[in-house]
Amino acid sequence: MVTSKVVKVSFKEQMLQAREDAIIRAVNHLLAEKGFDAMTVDEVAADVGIAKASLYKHFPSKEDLAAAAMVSVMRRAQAFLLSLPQAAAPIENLRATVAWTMSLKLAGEMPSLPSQNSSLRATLMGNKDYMDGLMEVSDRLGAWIEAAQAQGALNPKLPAIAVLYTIFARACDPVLEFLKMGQLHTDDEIIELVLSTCFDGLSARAVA
Amino acid sequence: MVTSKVVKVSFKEQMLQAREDAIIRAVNHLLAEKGFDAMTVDEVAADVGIAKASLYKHFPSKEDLAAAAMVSVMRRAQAFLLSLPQAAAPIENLRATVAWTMSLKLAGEMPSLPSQNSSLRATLMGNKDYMDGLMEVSDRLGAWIEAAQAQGALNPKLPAIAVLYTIFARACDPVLEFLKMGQLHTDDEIIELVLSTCFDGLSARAVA
DNA sequence: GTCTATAGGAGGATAGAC
DNA sequence: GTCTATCCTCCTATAGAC
Repeated sequence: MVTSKVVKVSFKEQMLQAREDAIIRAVNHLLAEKGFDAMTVDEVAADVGIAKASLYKHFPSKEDLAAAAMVSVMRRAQAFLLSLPQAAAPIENLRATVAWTMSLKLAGEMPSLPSQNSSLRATLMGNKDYMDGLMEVSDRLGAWIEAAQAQGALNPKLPAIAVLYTIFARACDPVLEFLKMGQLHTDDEIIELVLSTCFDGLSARAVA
Repeated sequence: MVTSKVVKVSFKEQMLQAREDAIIRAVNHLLAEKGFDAMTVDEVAADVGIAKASLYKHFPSKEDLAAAAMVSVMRRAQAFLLSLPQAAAPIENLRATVAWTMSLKLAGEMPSLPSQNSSLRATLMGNKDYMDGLMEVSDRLGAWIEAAQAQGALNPKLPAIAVLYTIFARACDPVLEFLKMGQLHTDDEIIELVLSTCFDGLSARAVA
């Protein structure tokens, strides 16, 4: 009796979780494809295959849908950072992180949010899961940045925060989409190219 | 009689032109501040001080308003490019162009458009003035890029088109706004910083 | 060409039955 | 929690008088 009840509840919760995962996946793709403003809640509902009103039982607003997608991406980022060899050179882990970010974007799985929308900003900043994830990711990258600067691998004259912003900005770099549209390069080539301009710059470098 | 009529028409046209200039200025600021989606035609009309219906006598749609703003910016860019010393080193002119672009953005005069909006894209691509301006700017920058690569000032391994995109992308680089929000740097310092990461990269450079 | 007033429609959010 | 049906606000665009 007790066991049966426990199993039932667990099953229900699994179904609920699975549905919310499906919702977040759909939101993620739509945000990556069209951006927050162009994405409609009707589309999300249609993609998931449920009624719009049902969506609102899971998430109280469109902003919260986007926030859930961002939390999901942040979790994936945290998992990726943990998968990197902690003993490796910090600069290599930073490069790997940027490459991972860009591959996510090229795969159409990087949600793009307008940085100006205030109600969205408020929802994001009020979301503890998101803020916690953002902080942890920032701290980990920040540590690598400072270590790489101390080792002389990263330019020590740059403020660490500027480096961090520059790395984050690769997640919404329009150069990626433009190069992809041109169809002259594979995704891997595009990543290599932008990775090069990001870390080595546009100017020629003296031969090592 | 004839003279009087000519003068009258010219005056009328001047007033018309002045009003359209005022409209474009308002659109420019609003686009820079809030972006295309968040900008409403009512706001534009209120800023200019005319009725919304009057706006639509000048421009047939919201998309055309944005296009007019882009044409205006493109003209300013062309004028700036022409003002540069044609005899200077190409790489210096490219750096100056990037700096000018970023200063425009920091001054709140760089309209930001969503790259995904299809109806807006269609309007822009159907606007001859805009496309002509874009082509001329691209050609001029492209020539400098190839010259700089031939001189060994720019990394010759990078496709010129990728360099061009990277330069254009500074017009919508979120790193600028983030650094500005941080209030730790003046606008000039921010420009110097991002100029450095753009051309010299994040990695340390060998001492010259 | 300027205005007031309004059409027309998209889209976020909810009511209420089941 | 899921559905259908609907509300309601906001915004683009236009009608029609002057």
